[in-house]
Amino acid sequence: MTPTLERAARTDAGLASELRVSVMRLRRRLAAEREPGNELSVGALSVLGVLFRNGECTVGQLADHERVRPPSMTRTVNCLVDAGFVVRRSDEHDKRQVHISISDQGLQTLLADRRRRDAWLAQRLRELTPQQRAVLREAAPIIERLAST
Amino acid sequence: MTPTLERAARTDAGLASELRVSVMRLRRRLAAEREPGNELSVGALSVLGVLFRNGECTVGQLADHERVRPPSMTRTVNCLVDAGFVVRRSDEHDKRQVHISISDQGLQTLLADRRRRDAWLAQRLRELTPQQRAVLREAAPIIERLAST
DNA sequence: TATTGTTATACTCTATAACTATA
DNA sequence: TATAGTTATAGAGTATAACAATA
Repeated sequence: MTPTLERAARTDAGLASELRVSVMRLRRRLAAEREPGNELSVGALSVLGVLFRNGECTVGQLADHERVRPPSMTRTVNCLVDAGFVVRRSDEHDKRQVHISISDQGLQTLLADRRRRDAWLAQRLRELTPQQRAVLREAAPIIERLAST
Repeated sequence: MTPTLERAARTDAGLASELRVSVMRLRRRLAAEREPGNELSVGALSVLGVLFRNGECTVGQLADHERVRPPSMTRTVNCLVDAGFVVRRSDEHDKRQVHISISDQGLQTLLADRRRRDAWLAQRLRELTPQQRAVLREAAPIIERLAST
Protein backbone atom coordinates (compact mmCIF):
# COMPACT_ATOMS: atom_id res chain seq x y z
CA MET A 1 0.00 0.00 0.00
CA THR A 2 2.57 2.55 1.13
CA PRO A 3 5.85 0.83 0.34
CA THR A 4 8.00 3.91 0.91
CA LEU A 5 6.70 4.50 4.42
CA GLU A 6 6.83 0.84 5.33
CA ARG A 7 10.39 0.55 4.14
CA ALA A 8 11.32 3.74 5.99
CA ALA A 9 9.84 2.42 9.22
CA ARG A 10 12.20 -0.55 9.10
CA THR A 11 15.16 1.70 9.80
CA ASP A 12 15.69 3.37 13.16
CA ALA A 13 15.60 6.81 11.57
CA GLY A 14 12.41 6.02 9.67
CA LEU A 15 10.76 4.61 12.79
CA ALA A 16 11.90 7.64 14.76
CA SER A 17 10.36 9.94 12.20
CA GLU A 18 7.06 8.06 12.07
CA LEU A 19 6.80 7.73 15.82
CA ARG A 20 7.69 11.38 16.37
CA VAL A 21 5.00 12.65 14.00
CA SER A 22 2.30 10.30 15.28
CA VAL A 23 3.03 11.16 18.91
CA MET A 24 2.93 14.87 18.05
CA ARG A 25 -0.44 14.52 16.36
CA LEU A 26 -2.06 12.41 19.08
CA ARG A 27 -0.88 14.82 21.74
CA ARG A 28 -2.39 17.73 19.83
CA ARG A 29 -5.63 15.83 19.37
CA LEU A 30 -5.74 14.97 23.08
CA ALA A 31 -5.08 18.55 24.12
CA ALA A 32 -7.99 19.63 21.91
CA GLU A 33 -10.33 17.30 23.84
CA ARG A 34 -10.34 19.56 26.88
CA GLU A 35 -13.89 20.34 27.88
CA PRO A 36 -14.96 23.94 28.16
CA GLY A 37 -14.80 25.22 31.71
CA ASN A 38 -12.29 22.60 32.73
CA GLU A 39 -9.94 24.22 35.17
CA LEU A 40 -7.24 21.54 35.03
CA SER A 41 -4.60 21.66 32.31
CA VAL A 42 -3.09 18.45 30.98
CA GLY A 43 0.13 19.16 32.84
CA ALA A 44 -1.67 19.88 36.10
CA LEU A 45 -3.59 16.62 35.84
CA SER A 46 -0.36 14.77 35.28
CA VAL A 47 1.12 16.33 38.42
CA LEU A 48 -1.92 15.29 40.46
CA GLY A 49 -1.40 11.78 39.12
CA VAL A 50 2.24 11.77 40.23
CA LEU A 51 1.27 13.01 43.71
CA PHE A 52 -1.45 10.37 43.91
CA ARG A 53 0.88 7.54 42.94
CA ASN A 54 4.11 8.69 44.62
CA GLY A 55 2.83 10.74 47.53
CA GLU A 56 4.34 14.03 48.68
CA CYS A 57 7.02 15.50 46.38
CA THR A 58 9.14 18.65 46.33
CA VAL A 59 8.73 21.15 43.50
CA GLY A 60 12.12 20.07 42.14
CA GLN A 61 11.13 16.41 42.15
CA LEU A 62 7.92 17.22 40.30
CA ALA A 63 9.85 19.30 37.74
CA ASP A 64 12.30 16.45 37.16
CA HIS A 65 9.52 13.89 36.91
CA GLU A 66 7.48 15.94 34.45
CA ARG A 67 10.62 17.05 32.58
CA VAL A 68 9.88 20.74 32.85
CA ARG A 69 11.96 23.57 34.32
CA PRO A 70 11.41 24.61 37.94
CA PRO A 71 9.67 27.91 37.03
CA SER A 72 7.15 26.00 34.91
CA MET A 73 6.44 23.62 37.76
CA THR A 74 6.09 26.51 40.21
CA ARG A 75 3.42 27.94 37.93
CA THR A 76 1.57 24.62 37.62
CA VAL A 77 1.72 24.10 41.39
CA ASN A 78 0.40 27.65 41.95
CA CYS A 79 -2.65 26.84 39.82
CA LEU A 80 -3.22 23.63 41.79
CA VAL A 81 -2.83 25.42 45.13
CA ASP A 82 -5.21 28.18 44.07
CA ALA A 83 -7.75 25.53 43.08
CA GLY A 84 -7.31 23.77 46.43
CA PHE A 85 -6.14 20.54 44.79
CA VAL A 86 -2.72 20.39 46.46
CA VAL A 87 -1.15 21.81 49.61
CA ARG A 88 2.31 23.31 50.17
CA ARG A 89 4.38 22.39 53.21
CA SER A 90 7.81 23.78 54.09
CA ASP A 91 10.49 21.31 55.04
CA GLU A 92 11.38 21.63 58.73
CA HIS A 93 15.07 20.84 58.30
CA ASP A 94 15.81 22.45 54.91
CA LYS A 95 13.64 25.51 54.66
CA ARG A 96 14.45 25.99 50.97
CA GLN A 97 12.43 22.95 50.04
CA VAL A 98 8.67 22.95 49.55
CA HIS A 99 6.72 19.71 49.77
CA ILE A 100 3.57 19.32 47.70
CA SER A 101 0.83 16.82 48.41
CA ILE A 102 -2.57 16.13 46.92
CA SER A 103 -5.66 17.18 48.89
CA ASP A 104 -8.87 15.18 49.24
CA GLN A 105 -10.51 17.59 46.85
CA GLY A 106 -7.60 17.14 44.45
CA LEU A 107 -7.94 13.37 44.61
CA GLN A 108 -11.66 13.45 43.90
CA THR A 109 -11.07 15.88 41.05
CA LEU A 110 -8.23 13.76 39.69
CA LEU A 111 -10.36 10.65 39.52
CA ALA A 112 -13.40 12.37 38.03
CA ASP A 113 -11.35 14.45 35.66
CA ARG A 114 -9.27 11.51 34.52
CA ARG A 115 -12.38 9.50 33.70
CA ARG A 116 -13.77 12.41 31.74
CA ARG A 117 -10.51 13.19 29.94
CA ASP A 118 -9.85 9.59 29.06
CA ALA A 119 -13.35 9.11 27.70
CA TRP A 120 -12.46 10.32 24.24
CA LEU A 121 -9.32 8.22 23.95
CA ALA A 122 -10.97 5.18 25.51
CA GLN A 123 -13.73 5.41 22.91
CA ARG A 124 -11.14 5.55 20.12
CA LEU A 125 -9.43 2.54 21.71
CA ARG A 126 -12.68 0.60 21.74
CA GLU A 127 -12.88 1.10 17.99
CA LEU A 128 -9.57 -0.72 17.55
CA THR A 129 -9.17 -4.47 17.30
CA PRO A 130 -8.10 -6.37 20.44
CA GLN A 131 -4.77 -7.00 18.70
CA GLN A 132 -4.22 -3.30 18.15
CA ARG A 133 -5.04 -2.55 21.77
CA ALA A 134 -2.59 -5.24 22.81
CA VAL A 135 0.11 -3.52 20.75
CA LEU A 136 -0.61 -0.20 22.46
CA ARG A 137 -0.62 -1.87 25.88
CA GLU A 138 2.90 -3.04 25.16
CA ALA A 139 3.93 0.22 23.54
CA ALA A 140 2.82 2.62 26.28
CA PRO A 141 5.54 1.74 28.81
CA ILE A 142 8.17 1.72 26.05
CA ILE A 143 7.13 5.22 25.00
CA GLU A 144 7.19 6.28 28.63
CA ARG A 145 10.71 4.93 28.88
CA LEU A 146 11.80 6.78 25.73
CA ALA A 147 10.50 10.00 27.25
CA SER A 148 12.27 9.50 30.55
CA THR A 149 15.73 8.81 29.12
CA MET B 1 6.43 -4.77 39.98
CA THR B 2 3.70 -2.18 39.55
CA PRO B 3 0.57 -4.29 39.93
CA THR B 4 -1.79 -1.31 40.14
CA LEU B 5 -0.62 0.22 36.89
CA GLU B 6 -0.52 -3.10 35.11
CA ARG B 7 -4.01 -3.93 36.20
CA ALA B 8 -5.21 -0.49 35.18
CA ALA B 9 -3.71 -0.86 31.72
CA ARG B 10 -5.87 -3.92 31.10
CA THR B 11 -8.96 -1.74 30.95
CA ASP B 12 -9.62 0.68 28.12
CA ALA B 13 -9.73 3.62 30.53
CA GLY B 14 -6.48 2.56 32.17
CA LEU B 15 -4.78 2.09 28.83
CA ALA B 16 -6.09 5.44 27.67
CA SER B 17 -4.66 7.09 30.76
CA GLU B 18 -1.28 5.44 30.42
CA LEU B 19 -1.02 6.10 26.72
CA ARG B 20 -2.11 9.71 27.12
CA VAL B 21 0.52 10.47 29.74
CA SER B 22 3.33 8.68 27.93
CA VAL B 23 2.52 10.40 24.64
CA MET B 24 2.42 13.78 26.39
CA ARG B 25 5.82 13.18 27.97
CA LEU B 26 7.52 11.93 24.82
CA ARG B 27 6.19 14.84 22.82
CA ARG B 28 7.55 17.29 25.38
CA ARG B 29 10.90 15.52 25.40
CA LEU B 30 11.02 15.62 21.59
CA ALA B 31 10.13 19.30 21.46
CA ALA B 32 12.99 19.98 23.85
CA GLU B 33 15.43 18.32 21.42
CA ARG B 34 15.26 21.25 19.00
CA GLU B 35 18.74 22.45 18.24
CA PRO B 36 19.58 26.08 18.82
CA GLY B 37 19.38 28.17 15.67
CA ASN B 38 17.03 25.72 14.03
CA GLU B 39 14.58 27.73 11.97
CA LEU B 40 12.06 24.92 11.43
CA SER B 41 9.42 24.23 14.04
CA VAL B 42 8.12 20.71 14.55
CA GLY B 43 4.86 21.64 12.84
CA ALA B 44 6.63 23.22 9.87
CA LEU B 45 8.75 20.11 9.38
CA SER B 46 5.63 17.99 9.45
CA VAL B 47 4.07 20.17 6.74
CA LEU B 48 7.15 19.80 4.56
CA GLY B 49 6.84 16.05 5.02
CA VAL B 50 3.22 16.10 3.89
CA LEU B 51 4.09 18.17 0.82
CA PHE B 52 6.97 15.82 0.06
CA ARG B 53 4.81 12.71 0.28
CA ASN B 54 1.52 14.03 -1.14
CA GLY B 55 2.68 16.79 -3.48
CA GLU B 56 0.97 20.17 -3.83
CA CYS B 57 -1.79 20.90 -1.27
CA THR B 58 -4.08 23.82 -0.50
CA VAL B 59 -3.82 25.60 2.84
CA GLY B 60 -7.12 24.05 3.87
CA GLN B 61 -5.94 20.56 3.01
CA LEU B 62 -2.77 21.08 5.05
CA ALA B 63 -4.81 22.40 7.99
CA ASP B 64 -7.09 19.35 7.86
CA HIS B 65 -4.17 16.97 7.54
CA GLU B 66 -2.25 18.50 10.44
CA ARG B 67 -5.44 18.95 12.48
CA VAL B 68 -4.91 22.64 13.10
CA ARG B 69 -7.17 25.60 12.30
CA PRO B 70 -6.66 27.51 9.04
CA PRO B 71 -5.11 30.58 10.72
CA SER B 72 -2.49 28.37 12.37
CA MET B 73 -1.65 26.79 9.04
CA THR B 74 -1.46 30.18 7.36
CA ARG B 75 1.14 31.17 9.91
CA THR B 76 3.15 27.99 9.46
CA VAL B 77 3.01 28.37 5.68
CA ASN B 78 4.13 32.01 5.98
CA CYS B 79 7.21 30.91 7.89
CA LEU B 80 7.97 28.31 5.23
CA VAL B 81 7.47 30.79 2.39
CA ASP B 82 9.70 33.36 4.11
CA ALA B 83 12.38 30.71 4.49
CA GLY B 84 12.05 29.75 0.81
CA PHE B 85 11.06 26.17 1.64
CA VAL B 86 7.66 26.21 -0.07
CA VAL B 87 6.02 28.24 -2.82
CA ARG B 88 2.48 29.65 -3.04
CA ARG B 89 0.44 29.38 -6.24
CA SER B 90 -3.04 30.75 -6.82
CA ASP B 91 -5.60 28.44 -8.38
CA GLU B 92 -6.47 29.61 -11.90
CA HIS B 93 -10.11 28.56 -11.72
CA ASP B 94 -10.96 29.29 -8.06
CA LYS B 95 -8.93 32.30 -7.06
CA ARG B 96 -9.78 31.85 -3.38
CA GLN B 97 -7.62 28.76 -3.16
CA VAL B 98 -3.87 28.81 -2.60
CA HIS B 99 -1.75 25.82 -3.56
CA ILE B 100 1.43 25.12 -1.60
CA SER B 101 4.31 23.01 -2.86
CA ILE B 102 7.75 22.17 -1.52
CA SER B 103 10.78 23.83 -3.13
CA ASP B 104 14.12 22.18 -3.92
CA GLN B 105 15.59 24.04 -0.99
CA GLY B 106 12.70 22.85 1.19
CA LEU B 107 13.28 19.26 0.16
CA GLN B 108 17.00 19.41 0.93
CA THR B 109 16.25 21.04 4.26
CA LEU B 110 13.55 18.50 5.06
CA LEU B 111 15.87 15.57 4.53
CA ALA B 112 18.80 17.10 6.42
CA ASP B 113 16.61 18.41 9.21
CA ARG B 114 14.74 15.17 9.61
CA ARG B 115 17.99 13.25 9.97
CA ARG B 116 19.18 15.73 12.55
CA ARG B 117 15.88 15.88 14.45
CA ASP B 118 15.44 12.14 14.51
CA ALA B 119 18.97 11.56 15.74
CA TRP B 120 18.02 11.79 19.39
CA LEU B 121 15.00 9.52 19.11
CA ALA B 122 16.81 7.08 16.81
CA GLN B 123 19.58 6.78 19.40
CA ARG B 124 17.01 6.06 22.11
CA LEU B 125 15.43 3.47 19.80
CA ARG B 126 18.79 1.78 19.29
CA GLU B 127 19.00 1.32 23.06
CA LEU B 128 15.81 -0.74 23.00
CA THR B 129 15.61 -4.42 22.28
CA PRO B 130 14.61 -5.52 18.73
CA GLN B 131 11.35 -6.76 20.24
CA GLN B 132 10.59 -3.36 21.72
CA ARG B 133 11.34 -1.66 18.41
CA ALA B 134 9.03 -4.12 16.69
CA VAL B 135 6.25 -3.13 19.10
CA LEU B 136 6.77 0.55 18.32
CA ARG B 137 6.85 -0.17 14.58
CA GLU B 138 3.39 -1.68 14.96
CA ALA B 139 2.20 0.99 17.35
CA ALA B 140 3.16 4.08 15.33
CA PRO B 141 0.49 3.72 12.63
CA ILE B 142 -2.12 2.84 15.27
CA ILE B 143 -1.28 6.00 17.20
CA GLU B 144 -1.41 7.96 13.96
CA ARG B 145 -4.86 6.53 13.36
CA LEU B 146 -6.05 7.43 16.86
CA ALA B 147 -4.95 11.00 16.21
CA SER B 148 -6.71 11.25 12.88
CA THR B 149 -10.11 9.98 14.07
C1' DT C 1 29.44 29.22 47.14
C1' DA C 2 25.87 26.00 45.90
C1' DT C 3 21.05 24.79 45.99
C1' DT C 4 15.86 25.39 46.02
C1' DG C 5 12.36 27.78 44.61
C1' DT C 6 10.12 32.14 42.86
C1' DT C 7 9.41 36.34 40.03
C1' DA C 8 9.78 38.77 35.75
C1' DT C 9 9.74 38.40 31.10
C1' DA C 10 9.48 36.58 26.50
C1' DC C 11 8.73 33.05 23.02
C1' DT C 12 6.12 29.38 20.43
C1' DC C 13 2.13 27.33 19.02
C1' DT C 14 -2.50 27.31 18.93
C1' DA C 15 -7.27 29.19 18.97
C1' DT C 16 -11.46 32.34 18.02
C1' DA C 17 -13.40 36.39 15.80
C1' DA C 18 -13.59 39.54 12.27
C1' DC C 19 -12.38 40.57 7.66
C1' DT C 20 -11.37 40.23 2.35
C1' DA C 21 -11.91 38.23 -1.89
C1' DT C 22 -14.08 35.01 -4.64
C1' DA C 23 -17.77 31.67 -5.91
C1' DT D 1 -24.96 33.39 1.01
C1' DA D 2 -21.18 30.26 1.39
C1' DT D 3 -16.27 29.23 1.10
C1' DA D 4 -10.92 29.83 1.27
C1' DG D 5 -7.75 32.18 3.27
C1' DT D 6 -5.79 36.07 6.05
C1' DT D 7 -5.28 39.45 9.82
C1' DA D 8 -5.80 40.74 14.56
C1' DT D 9 -5.80 39.32 19.02
C1' DA D 10 -5.64 36.32 23.00
C1' DG D 11 -4.52 32.24 25.75
C1' DA D 12 -1.85 28.20 27.30
C1' DG D 13 2.44 26.33 28.26
C1' DT D 14 7.12 26.57 28.25
C1' DA D 15 11.81 28.70 28.66
C1' DT D 16 15.80 31.74 30.34
C1' DA D 17 17.59 35.24 33.49
C1' DA D 18 17.68 37.41 37.70
C1' DC D 19 16.58 37.14 42.42
C1' DA D 20 15.69 35.58 47.48
C1' DA D 21 16.28 32.49 51.01
C1' DT D 22 18.73 28.86 52.96
C1' DA D 23 22.46 25.40 53.34
